[in-house]
Order: sequence, then structure tokens, then C-alpha cells
Amino acid sequence: MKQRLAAIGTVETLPHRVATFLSREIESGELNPGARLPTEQELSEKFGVSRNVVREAIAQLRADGMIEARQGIGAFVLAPEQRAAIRIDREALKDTHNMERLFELRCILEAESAALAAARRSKEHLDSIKAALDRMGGEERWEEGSIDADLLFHREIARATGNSYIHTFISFVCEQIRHSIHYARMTNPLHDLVEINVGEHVRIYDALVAGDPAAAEAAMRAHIVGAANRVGVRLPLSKANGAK
Amino acid sequence: MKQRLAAIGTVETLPHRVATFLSREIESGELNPGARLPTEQELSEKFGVSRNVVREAIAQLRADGMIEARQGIGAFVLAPEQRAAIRIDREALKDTHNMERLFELRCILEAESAALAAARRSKEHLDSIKAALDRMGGEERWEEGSIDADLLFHREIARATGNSYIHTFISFVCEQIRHSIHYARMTNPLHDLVEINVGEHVRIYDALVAGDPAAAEAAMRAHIVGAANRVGVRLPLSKANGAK
DNA sequence: GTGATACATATCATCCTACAACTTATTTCG
DNA sequence: CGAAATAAGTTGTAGGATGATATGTATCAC
Repeated sequence: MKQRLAAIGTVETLPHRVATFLSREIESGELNPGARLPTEQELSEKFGVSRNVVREAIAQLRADGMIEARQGIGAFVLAPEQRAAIRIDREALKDTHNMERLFELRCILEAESAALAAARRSKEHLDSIKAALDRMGGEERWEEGSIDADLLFHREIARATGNSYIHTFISFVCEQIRHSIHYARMTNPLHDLVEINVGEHVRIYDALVAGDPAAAEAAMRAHIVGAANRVGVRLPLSKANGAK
Repeated sequence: MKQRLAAIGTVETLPHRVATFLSREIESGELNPGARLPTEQELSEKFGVSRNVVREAIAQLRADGMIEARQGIGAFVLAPEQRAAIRIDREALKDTHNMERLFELRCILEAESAALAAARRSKEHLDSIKAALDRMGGEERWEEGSIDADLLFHREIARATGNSYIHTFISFVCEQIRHSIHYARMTNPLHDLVEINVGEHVRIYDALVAGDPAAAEAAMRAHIVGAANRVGVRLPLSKANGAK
């Protein structure tokens, strides 16, 4: 808990601020792919920080594949396709439209993954999923514990696909949505009343136990559309609505 | 081109090596969430590098949300759910099983996204997609240019969904697969003979023009399964095979 | 004049030292 | 015994020095 709060309200360290500034400049197109960044010394003077700070910032951008530094020449902006990491701007999560986009992405990922999980889940997987389901228990309101259990439920299903990348991606997207909801609740306390729907989860679990991919996919899709609705996001998934 | 080669054969910088080492230690579970990392001084002695190098490595892990550093105390490993970035280990891409997993993830993402794109694409989107299609042109073999055009084709479709996150995720996964195939071709030259199937692309494009989500999804799914087969990966997608 | 070599310059990579800011444990003193 | 002062340990930042690498410039032999 202490860890989570610290992670959300992270102190703005100097290298982080410099990295964010440069990153925004690249994203916004002020620095096009191929362009050369100012030298480390110029940057350190411009921001009024030491060269060490600038180097740590550049090291981060380089690790993400946003820039490439070449000894003796300089640092250059790389094309977006060459990114080595997906990083989502926390600030952007405060925008409701982005929360909607995340829910849409989540629906795409989890619906079909649920079908995979139904086909591949082992006994051990089912036990883990059941344990998470029980932890949600009688709690009808979204307390922190219930949210944790809910996310664990989804992660365990993703794990049951046997595909580690699917697990990673779904975990990541779910966590971004958690943050997005967290921000939304701060600005609009009404969201505190949002309920957690146990029935939807049970239907997903039953489909997994039965090993019925189509049912699992439908149940998962219905659940995510429902979850989105409960936080005020109406998913405009043409396929989801039409295919049911 | 020069950029891409440089990006692939990136020189192993010291901070990168330290970061990779620590990252592996965390992934493997030798350093559990909550555990404290050795001090910067201890690490610099252990690796025989300066504290500066250690700091750059830690800055990267911190930016990824893998660890949290607290002034005056130390650095601590965070839970996997708190990751702020998705980063895929390039080494792991050399494993064919991982290429298979990536194709599976790609299929999930792109199939349904194609349906969304069919419902939402604008005239301008169609033009961009058509341009990429034309660039693939008569080339029947996978030259670098054709691969670029192919990836652009897929990226433009993802963009036509209007969901920037979907675009980001699909671009990223496709790029990882490109690297994976690149490695596979180095160890097994036979893969040089892999062909690009223009017909599959045309069918996708036609469905997008027609604004037919179901057809677009089916065509995209068939295409990705086909593309996987052509590089020697048989996709075990239960749903994909059954639903057609 | 031309070409090759040597030199100077610019930049990133790494190292080193020092100090500030923060946390924790210990000691000291009322 | 309790509270404040002190000391020690750790990360954050600053600044300079040196090595490695790429590029441009000048010099010199022919």
C-alpha cells in the first residue's frame, strides 16, 4: 500500500523531468526522426542541471528506443517503429477518452484470450482463478482489496492461456485502467459508488471450467463492456454488440 | 537503413549491461518484490564500474517501474503489476516458441482491430492503406522494402481504428515479430525463400473499403495465420480455426 | 595541384570526487 | 525515562577529468 502510493505520487526527479520534456518534444513532432538532439552540455545548460542528470535522461530515452546515441557524433531521434518499449503517459490517463480507448483495447485482448484460456487451462490454473474469485467474495463495492482481487482474477485467466506475452500485455493494460479510474475518482467522487459485479465473473469462470471457448469469450466481453459502463464509459464496439 | 542496422546491432553499453543483469535477476525471482537492491556503491564494486554507470542502469529500471528508489534508504523491487512499461527482451525473440506466442498475440490484436477499422475508416485512411498496398506491388519475395510496406499496411489499418493505443500496441508487436524473423533468417537461411502473399492483403483492403467488419476480421485472421505458416509457425488458435 | 598523413576539434562514454538531502540508529543530556 | 542532538549510511546532484570515436582542417611530400 505504501509502495503503491509512493509509485503513484512519485517525486519528480530531475532526470525524469528532462526525459519527459525531451520525450514530449519528440512525440509532438518538434524533433523529427533523424534529427539530432542538442549536445549533452547544451542540454545541461538549457535545463540548468548537471551533465549527469542529462545523461540519465538520455539513457532512459535510449533504452526505450526513442533515440540513438553515437559516440563522437551525437544523439539522434529514431522512427516510432523502432521503439523497444511501450510506455503510457500517466498524464494522458486523466483524459476520459483515453480511458475509453484503453477499455476498448482491453476488450479486444481479453475476450479472445478468455477463449484461449478455456481451451488450454489446467486444473492448477482453475484453482488460481477460483481463489481470486473467492477473494472478491461478498464485497459489492469497489474497495481496494476487491479491485486487487478483480485484477488478479483477470491476470490469472491471462496466465491460463499459456502465452506469457498475452499475460504481460493484459496485466499492463488492466493496470493502466486502474490508474485511469483512480484519477477519475479523484475528480469525480460519484465514481466511489461503482459496484463490482460478481455474477459476471462467475459466468466467466463457469465457462472456463466447462472448457467452452465461445462461452468464455462472450462472458468476458459482456463483463468488460459492463465494467466500462459502471465507470461511465460506453464502449462503441461495433463487433461486440453485433456478434452477440 | 543505417539507423536500423545500428539499432539492431547496438553496442552493449555498460549501463545497459548492468540494467539487463539486474532486470534478469528480478524477472527470475532472485530479487522478489519488496526486496532491497544492494547500494549503488556495492553494485559499482560488484560490476567493476563507476557509480555513474550504476545510476544510469537504475534510472532505466526505475523508469520502467521495476524498482523504486528512495533517497536515504535504498532501491526496492516493485510488484510486476506496477510496471510502467512493456519491454520485450531481444534475446528471447531468438526462441521460436516466443515467435509463435507473438504471432498469437498479434492475431488477437489485429483481427478484431480490422473489424473496428472497417467500421470507422475514413477516406483518408483508405488512401494511406492503399498506398502501402501499392508499395508491396509485384514483389513476391520478402525484400526489406516489401517488409517495410507490409508493416506500414498493418500500421495504417491499426491507425484507422482511431484508437491510438491499438495503433501503438500493434505497431510494437509487429516490430518485435520483424526482429524475431530477422534472427530466424540468420540461423536458418531457408527462410529467405518466404513469400509475401499479396492476395491476402487485397482481400483485407477490399473488406475495409466495403466497410464489412466481419469480412475484414476473417481476412485479417486468415492473413496472419498464413504469414505465420510461411515462416514456419503453426498457429494453434482454437478459436481462429473453429470460427471460420 | 593532389593526395595522404597528422593534427585539432567536437561529442559521447566512463570515471572520480565532493556535497546536499534524506532516513535511520545511536548517543547524549535534562 | 524521554527527547533532542549527533553520527552514519544512502540516494540525488554537481562538476571536472580522461578515454574513445567521428569529423573536419592543415600540413607536407610528390
